[in-house]
Amino acid sequence: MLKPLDPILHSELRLAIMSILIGVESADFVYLRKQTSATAGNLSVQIEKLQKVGYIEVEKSFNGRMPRTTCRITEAGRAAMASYVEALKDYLNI
Amino acid sequence: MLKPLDPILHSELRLAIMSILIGVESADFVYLRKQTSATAGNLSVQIEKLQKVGYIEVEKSFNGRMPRTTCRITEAGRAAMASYVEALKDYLNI
DNA sequence: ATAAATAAGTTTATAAAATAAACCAAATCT
DNA sequence: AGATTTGGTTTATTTTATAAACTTATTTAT
Repeated sequence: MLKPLDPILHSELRLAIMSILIGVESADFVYLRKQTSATAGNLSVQIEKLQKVGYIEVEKSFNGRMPRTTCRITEAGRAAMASYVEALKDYLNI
Repeated sequence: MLKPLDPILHSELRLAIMSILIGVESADFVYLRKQTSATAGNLSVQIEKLQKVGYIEVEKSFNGRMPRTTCRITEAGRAAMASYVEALKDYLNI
């Protein structure tokens, strides 16, 4: 029987964000925007959702007076991704 | 760079339907409903969407006077699933 | 020095999707 | 005969994703 898919991760942009963050120490807003080619608004919203459930940590600092948003995946985020991947495999028959 | 994910397939219920149909000759509404535990309304709507894009064929017949909806995957559907799986792999790092 | 364009975001509005609730016709159970 | 269940569809509601508009600061060009 197919398991339910974590609705937070089952979203193209949020999955892309997590996929990028899983491979790096941290990534900032600008980098994520370039890699995903998402609009700033959409990226902002989805980062917030991932943070709210604790899958990523977000650090807002300033570079001079320019804002800088740095994201990194949490242990909970890694675990959620691992379960999501396992669940998806059944759907994809892989 | 991550490829866009087919929005028709990137939906839990539609993916479940396709995942089931890929492994059988055909499946009817009742069977799909049991396997997915979706509501009838939701299942009806999602079957229609998959049919509209040509990923499945739907045959509506009668068993006596009781309606019977039979679904089967098409070649286009198989191809779409294959591409979707390949695209997703990049997101999942597998 | 100042106006115009770009950068880094956030907030609000809109469009699209998923889901649920209501409904219908036929069959079955009491 | 009346109530319940089966196999759906249609319509309404909620949730989600996305885009558009806006803010503050920084460059770039004039």
